[in-house]
Amino acid sequence: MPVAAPQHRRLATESSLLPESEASAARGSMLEAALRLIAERGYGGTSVRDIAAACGVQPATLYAHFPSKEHVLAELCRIGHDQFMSSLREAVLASSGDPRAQMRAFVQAQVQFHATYAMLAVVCNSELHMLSPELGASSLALRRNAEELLMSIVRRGIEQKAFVVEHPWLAMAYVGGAGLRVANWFTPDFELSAEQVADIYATQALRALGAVPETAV
Amino acid sequence: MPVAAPQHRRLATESSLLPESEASAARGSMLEAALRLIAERGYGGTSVRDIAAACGVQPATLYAHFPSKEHVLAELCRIGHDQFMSSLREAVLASSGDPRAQMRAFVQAQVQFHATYAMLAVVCNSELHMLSPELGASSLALRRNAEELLMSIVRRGIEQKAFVVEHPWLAMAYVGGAGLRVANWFTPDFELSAEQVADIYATQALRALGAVPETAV
Amino acid sequence: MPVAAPQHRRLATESSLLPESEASAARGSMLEAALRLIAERGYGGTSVRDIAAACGVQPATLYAHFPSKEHVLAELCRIGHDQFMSSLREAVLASSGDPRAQMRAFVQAQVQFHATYAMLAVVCNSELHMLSPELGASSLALRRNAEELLMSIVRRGIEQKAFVVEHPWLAMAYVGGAGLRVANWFTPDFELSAEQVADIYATQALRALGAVPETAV
Amino acid sequence: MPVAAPQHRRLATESSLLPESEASAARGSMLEAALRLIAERGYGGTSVRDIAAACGVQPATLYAHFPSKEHVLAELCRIGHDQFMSSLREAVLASSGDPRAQMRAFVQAQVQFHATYAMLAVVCNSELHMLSPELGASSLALRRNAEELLMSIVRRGIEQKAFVVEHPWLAMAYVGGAGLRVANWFTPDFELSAEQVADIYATQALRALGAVPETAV
DNA sequence: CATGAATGAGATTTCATTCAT
DNA sequence: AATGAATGAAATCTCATTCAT
Repeated sequence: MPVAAPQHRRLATESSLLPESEASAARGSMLEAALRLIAERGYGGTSVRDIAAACGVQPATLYAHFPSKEHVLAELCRIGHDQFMSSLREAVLASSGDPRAQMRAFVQAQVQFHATYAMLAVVCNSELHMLSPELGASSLALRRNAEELLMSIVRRGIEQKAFVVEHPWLAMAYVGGAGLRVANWFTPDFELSAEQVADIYATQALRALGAVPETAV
Repeated sequence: MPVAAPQHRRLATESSLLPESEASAARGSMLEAALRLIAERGYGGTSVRDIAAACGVQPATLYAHFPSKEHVLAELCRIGHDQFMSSLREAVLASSGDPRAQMRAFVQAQVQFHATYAMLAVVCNSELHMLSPELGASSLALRRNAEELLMSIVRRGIEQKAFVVEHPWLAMAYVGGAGLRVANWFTPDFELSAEQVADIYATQALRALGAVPETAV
Repeated sequence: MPVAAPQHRRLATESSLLPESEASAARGSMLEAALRLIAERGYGGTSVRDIAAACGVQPATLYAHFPSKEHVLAELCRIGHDQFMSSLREAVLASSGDPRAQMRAFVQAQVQFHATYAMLAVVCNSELHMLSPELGASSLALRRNAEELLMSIVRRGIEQKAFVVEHPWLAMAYVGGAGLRVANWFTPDFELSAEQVADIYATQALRALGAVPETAV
Repeated sequence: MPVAAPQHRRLATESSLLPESEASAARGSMLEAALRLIAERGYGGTSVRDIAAACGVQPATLYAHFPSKEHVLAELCRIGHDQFMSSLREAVLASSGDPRAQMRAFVQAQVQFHATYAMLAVVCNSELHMLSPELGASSLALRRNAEELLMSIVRRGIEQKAFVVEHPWLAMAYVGGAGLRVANWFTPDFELSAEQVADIYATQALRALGAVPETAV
């Protein structure tokens, strides 16, 4: 059995991977340090001093790159949600028009993101609500977007009799919720790769939705 | 469709329900105030002054009832995990020996708990890791216990060919993770009752596990 | 010649007298320390640390008595303007209805206040504008009140042909402005007492207003 | 009646006029920005960043033109006092030897300066004491000079029986103090011009000094 | 049981200034 | 002449906690 049993930490990975690094080196290293610390200790439990110390600079130096501590978190959330959405978009667009295929693509993309960028995903999922409405708005909008996309796939699947569910919204919440948690336990050391986990999760999701698996999905 | 779309708050309910009130009135009101505030703003975002103010007492008064702020959170976690475990135990014990029935009982109990005590569940799920190892140990043990119970049911189901899954641990993680998220969106105002949601979630879980539904579960 | 020549300090006195001390001892000593420091170095040049150190307490202790540094200044301004206004009111009410007598009473009261509470007057005159509109509003209202009182006396004096001035508002500004400056140079060590200075200033004011001095004022 | 009632701002004008511009354009615009900001918010309330931002440059750029923030204020004070002194000198020299004429000339020059360069005058009057003794010394010397000049005129007037005052120094303080305040309320929009105000103030000053007005002054 | 006052540590943020470029 | 990045010090204020009453 993998080492994913409940632990004191709220995530298992040590990898503070960040996508797209168009930013300056200093900015990037600050974001990475903040990511690691906030993922581990939470936004409130991470001080500007901690982040600065992890970068080897003075606290004041952070303020040359970010207007406030809150903006650092906001930037992490923005990066995370951007990456998540573009993964989803790409995956769903690349799939056929069949709701089963779309659902498989969605879940695979979701799980792969939450496994690959586990630390970032934990921060996005657990700390977004710490942002003021203004700073959190754009990330929240993307998140709502993703949910609506999933909901649409569920609804189309029901209409086309591909899915048999009791309550469409609950079906969506079920599938979405299960994928979210992957970030909390996945590690690069896990016995399966992110793709393998994503595959299995997609299969489980389709089954949960009452999809007939053998019809060429 | 319910208003459970992603919001700025990290939970939807307003009900700060707490089980078992063997405690004094003062202690109880402090725990309830702390529960509400910590659920909303997080442990780090909630100050002793906030909690005291919400009870209409001075900060110093809290220390007549709890040795420290951390002990308040620990007590909330203890209460939550106790209630969760006793619900699970009762449900599984009351069910037949069939893994499908046990799984249904488990998921129903899990979902009912996360819906009924949504605020408490959010605190238990999101803030447990803020406790020092000593104070968090007992709650963590209960949590591990619950996971092992679920894992056993999955394993027995596989052995008895009741479930057909690709990877037992991932199956357990899938079912467990989906139920956990209920706390973040359930409200007493939701169009379905906690029982109804629990029923549907159980059905979805069994499907995800590849259980043959027609064998009277 | 007195030691009132321009100095580096912006006021000459060392006496940090404060009227009415209905407050607690701790609060009073904090106000007095703040008065002395703010008078000397200005609001911006005085830190909370400075004030706390002058009282022999920790900076945090100040916040048990005042919500913010700004509130300390606001309280000083309130005390000063209250005392000023009640002095003016009492003096003018005690005088006869003759505008000359009223003017003499006004100027005497104004000068006596600015001499007796020189430090407080300097703070009220020089730092009131550092307050946010909300916190400064009440003091500003009293100040406007005093100005309107002086203006009324000038106007009545003109109507009754007691004063002969070129421009009523400029006459008011002249008399009021001259009295204000007393706070910047008066010391208890000055060769004349506050009453004597007040008397002479009143005489000079009446002359500036073109009042015929010999008509029983 | 003019809108010169006590306001939240400590000066009424918006005109940040500066005399003599032998300096470079960059230097001049920095001085003007500093003048406006320091007049409004005080020296302590104005940061180097504020001044730089108001000029559209980086803070570091200021240090190519001034050795320190304090030197900026010192330069403003120097400019102000220079202009003030040369106005006074010119005015008094141009007047006849009669103390009344000299007094009228002095007050007119003083008031005209405080009206025309109101913003600069407020800074000179209110912020000079923020300078270190070394940097403030020259301005302070000029200020003392002006006071001694006024004192001399008063004394000569008394000796020549042109003025009848109770106390020479108080007479000087009275006249000087009244003129000083003009900077706090004068605006180019005022219903009278600076010259007109200066005329009226001179008349009021002479009356305050007990000067016999009919002897052709 | 409750409190008002105090505290030492530490929070976020701003400051004037420097320096290599 | 101007800048972007950095800094050490210090700003205001909040923190959890203690203690005599």
